[in-house]
Amino acid sequence: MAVTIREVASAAGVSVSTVSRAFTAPGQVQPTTRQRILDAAAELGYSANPAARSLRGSGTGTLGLIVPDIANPFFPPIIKAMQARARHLGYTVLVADSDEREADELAAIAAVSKRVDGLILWASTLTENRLHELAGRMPLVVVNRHVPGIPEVRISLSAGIAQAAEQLKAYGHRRCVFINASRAELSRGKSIQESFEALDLSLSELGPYEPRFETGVHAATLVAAHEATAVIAHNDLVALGVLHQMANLGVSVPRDVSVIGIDDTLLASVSTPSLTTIRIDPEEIATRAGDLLIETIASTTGRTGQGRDVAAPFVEIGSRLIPRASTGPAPAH
Amino acid sequence: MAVTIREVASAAGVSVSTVSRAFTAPGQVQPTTRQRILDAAAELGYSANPAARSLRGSGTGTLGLIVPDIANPFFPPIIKAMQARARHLGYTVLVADSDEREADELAAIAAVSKRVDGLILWASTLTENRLHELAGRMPLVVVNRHVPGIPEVRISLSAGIAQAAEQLKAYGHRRCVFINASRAELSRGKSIQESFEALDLSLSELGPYEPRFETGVHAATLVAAHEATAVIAHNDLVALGVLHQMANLGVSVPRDVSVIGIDDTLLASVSTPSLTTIRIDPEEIATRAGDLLIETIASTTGRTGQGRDVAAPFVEIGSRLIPRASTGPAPAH
DNA sequence: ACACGTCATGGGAACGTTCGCAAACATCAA
DNA sequence: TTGATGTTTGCGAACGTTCCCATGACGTGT
Repeated sequence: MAVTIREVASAAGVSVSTVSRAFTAPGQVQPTTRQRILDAAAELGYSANPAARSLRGSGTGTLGLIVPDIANPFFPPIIKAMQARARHLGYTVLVADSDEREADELAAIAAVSKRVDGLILWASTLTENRLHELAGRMPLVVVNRHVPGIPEVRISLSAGIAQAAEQLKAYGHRRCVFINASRAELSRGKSIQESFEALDLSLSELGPYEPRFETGVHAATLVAAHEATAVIAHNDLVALGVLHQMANLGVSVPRDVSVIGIDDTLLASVSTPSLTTIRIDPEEIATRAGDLLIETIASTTGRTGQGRDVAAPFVEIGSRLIPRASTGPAPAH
Repeated sequence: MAVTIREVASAAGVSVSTVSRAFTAPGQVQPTTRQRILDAAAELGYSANPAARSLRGSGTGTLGLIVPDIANPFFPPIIKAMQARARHLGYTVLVADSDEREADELAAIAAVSKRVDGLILWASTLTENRLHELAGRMPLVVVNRHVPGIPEVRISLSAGIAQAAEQLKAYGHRRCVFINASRAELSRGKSIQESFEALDLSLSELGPYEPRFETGVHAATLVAAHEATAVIAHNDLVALGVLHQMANLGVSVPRDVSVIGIDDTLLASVSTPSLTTIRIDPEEIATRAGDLLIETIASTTGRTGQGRDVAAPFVEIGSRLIPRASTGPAPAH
């Protein structure tokens, strides 16, 4: 039904091999011949069948990306950016989500693993052993997870948090609250605690809760009890819950209380008041993670062994404060 | 490197064909033999290579979904739901976005078309001719677009809009404004106009603008000039812009003005005040569109001709009002 | 003029699977 | 017992591509 390489070959008056080379190794075929082939291909509407191509062993041309939750507004911009980057490099991206459950993550991996050349696992719930086993079978990059020997993209919030602490300090805040809603053992709290301590700001930690809007609603009622004038939330969604409840309580943001989110999702820019937040650039993370995976793929296909003994590469992604309308001077007490 | 069907065959002491059948046509192989094969496969960690499988002609087991913008919060829940549905039916979903530009849409289609058994095109920017041509080459379902002869999922806002009009009427509103921010010629406005007229509500249309937050901000300043007490926006994002600007202007929502969005994205449920909006169930639309595509695929592979003359199926998805805090009684004038 | 590398091209096996065909065997009615 | 029928299995071609190897054609240095 579809037009194959053979038809292009006979149309251009060359052999199948030459057509193949015209596409995959342009330098190896004479320019005039190549042009003739390209013309014939265009006329017939030919494009290579990826299934056949990958069967012969040259990879699938697809990257796998498994995120905790596609519907979490943090991820779509990252997915979008990675798609764009990948397309630019001749790859397609296959996305799936794990719902932060090991069983679902395994199912997702099973569904995509045979169709991709490599996998990016975001905040994987898998054990180290399983991850190592998987990394032995295919190129792997982990994000938001540290496993010795596996290439990694690390997101560092410290720069953004330091800027947030600085801003609050400059605005005269003394007592702050952090709403911890992280599921992972490695909470964002530690880094925050350090930054605030360094500036002599008192920080109480609430939680851990689930990372939901209602968490913010609930936590907002506790802020007054801590005599805090600033709140930093686990993410934008939780921060919006705080904003919501503050409005209900008649507490003005930012006049009475300042609120800071994390992630700079769409939510932050369209809330009322708009939300000061800590941004992690989705394009940067998509680009770096994608490139790292492609690199890993290249190095795996190159040598026979995967060189497990050499140090696995890692890249660190920074963050920065996006000041908006939810932070301001501390109220005079 | 990976374990193939041949190894499973020799491990189970049967031929390659029998292993193949054990997976694809369980009824055709004797239960005891089948069990032996399954055990061997499990032990060896075998799973079929999709590339080889699709090469022989039995489809790729993948569905393509092309949406205008992955980062638009309306789509992620739909994508997620479709993934879940597809996985349940043994399919994988490959998502790409068109950025609402024809060139990008064509690029996206080119990138995925060879990897999928069929395509769902959301709000396609392609001409009817191109769509027909594409539909001749592969199973196709369009959403939010009407093309005679092509299977279609239609989203009907009329039920939700009628409910919205009812609510506003009951609350005593008389003059309303609709913010049109649709790019397509077929705006949501016509349906709205009709519903409001039917209830004797005056409706002024603003725009058309771009569907952005700033559009809402801008349009909010025009509402007073129309002496309107209720605003219905093209989508939640625009409605949030209205909410934002109303707060800036010192206009209270819903005391002075009621605001209604469309789509029921995450934005609507977490705004302050929470946004009354018209919901289109993402799961329903994902399920119906996915099922329709699979049906189309099945009917195409079945007969040789695609039966273009028979009426293309279409399914209609309803909508309903989700009342929240942004609507309330009209102010006494 | 000769051997020799270089370059462009063609031939054909191989990738892992499915599927049409036929063989082997069992079952059953006449 | 025999032929017909049905069930289970095996054989081998085919899917569309890549890539190793072979084959000429063409300089180039001796």
